[in-house]
Amino acid sequence: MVRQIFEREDLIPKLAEIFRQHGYEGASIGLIVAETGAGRSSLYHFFPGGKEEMAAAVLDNVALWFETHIFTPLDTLPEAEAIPTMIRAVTEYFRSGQRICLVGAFALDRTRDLFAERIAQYFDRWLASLSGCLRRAGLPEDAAFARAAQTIAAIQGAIVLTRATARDCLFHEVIAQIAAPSPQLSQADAKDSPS
Amino acid sequence: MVRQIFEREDLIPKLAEIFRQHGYEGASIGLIVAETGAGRSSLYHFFPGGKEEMAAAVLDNVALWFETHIFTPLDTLPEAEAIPTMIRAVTEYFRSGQRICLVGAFALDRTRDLFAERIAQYFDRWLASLSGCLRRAGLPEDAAFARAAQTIAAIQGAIVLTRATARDCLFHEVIAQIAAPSPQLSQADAKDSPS
DNA sequence: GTCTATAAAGCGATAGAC
DNA sequence: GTCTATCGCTTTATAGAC
Repeated sequence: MVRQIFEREDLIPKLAEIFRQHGYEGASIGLIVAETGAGRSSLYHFFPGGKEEMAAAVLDNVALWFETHIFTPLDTLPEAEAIPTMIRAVTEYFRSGQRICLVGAFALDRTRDLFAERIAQYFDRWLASLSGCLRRAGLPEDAAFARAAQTIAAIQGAIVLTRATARDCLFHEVIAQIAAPSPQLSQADAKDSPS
Repeated sequence: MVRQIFEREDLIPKLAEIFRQHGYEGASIGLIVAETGAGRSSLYHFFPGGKEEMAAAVLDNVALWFETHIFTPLDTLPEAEAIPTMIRAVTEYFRSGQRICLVGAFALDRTRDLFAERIAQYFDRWLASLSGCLRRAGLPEDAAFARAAQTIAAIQGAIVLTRATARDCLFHEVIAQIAAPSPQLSQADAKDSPS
């Protein structure tokens, strides 16, 4: 086994993928050693706090990625571009639902208690940026927040549905509908409910 | 510590709650012994296959509950009642998003591979019942399936969002919007897009 | 059907050499 | 910064008495 020399920053994406695939509890140090190719001592050298520090670093790294590629565009791009940009970015990032959202997954069991602030911060930031964007697009505040929640829930739920059924067409099915909100539904209405 | 005499069926709801709170990997036998109050040997007596058999039994029990309280009503109730009935049932069952969906949570990590058939079956059954109901309500087949996927994703995503932010108002916010589908959105359209 | 005791492996984390 | 070796504890699972 050839052992390389690592930098902390190079380890984080590998750690992220391991936590994504196995969950926090399922990602044992032994597994992490095997999958990263890094030695036990190297890992504890870079992350003296052990597994918890590794996961925290991963969550911070995820938050930074979303800040750059999702939240800031939502805050600054013209409304017409912002949401399609977000849809494209999350579709690629989550690999059409075959790659999970680590933050969402950590939220579901006791792991949440370890990283509660980071997890809440991630979703609150997303909700704020998206509803701000919808607000600028002309929706009243209540409706903007409601649709932001609906949209983020749709993305998270689409991941669950896709992973559960192993069919990523379901991801695209759900995502397609959030990209095309009420205006499109009026067409269905025109056909189905003439009243 | 007073030790009771258990029956297998009485253990299953307790096991379900433990798996929900800790995840499959996080739910150790020691924890299960402590939380159920059952002895180690009793557990292996009822579930010779160990933890995997416990989780399988829990998943079967969940599937049965949904069959009775969600899927069969969707298949048999008049369309106007079926979906509000489902909304009420899932809102109570998932405690407004503070209690997770075990099947959805298991789908997110490697645990999925252990129970892949049961997990896929649960969501496929839900999708089939709900889209059948929407079909009877007058939606064309494609639209019915798409809205079924959207609705189930919304429920799953609402749970993630609620657990992540510890605010169950988000659950109700998301659920309220699926309870009011195209017919109601046409009202919004009447206001917002006179074209 | 439940008890106590224990085997055998895996766990997170550390020590000390280089 | 990485190595090997190991500590102390927890894990799943089983054995045998009652």
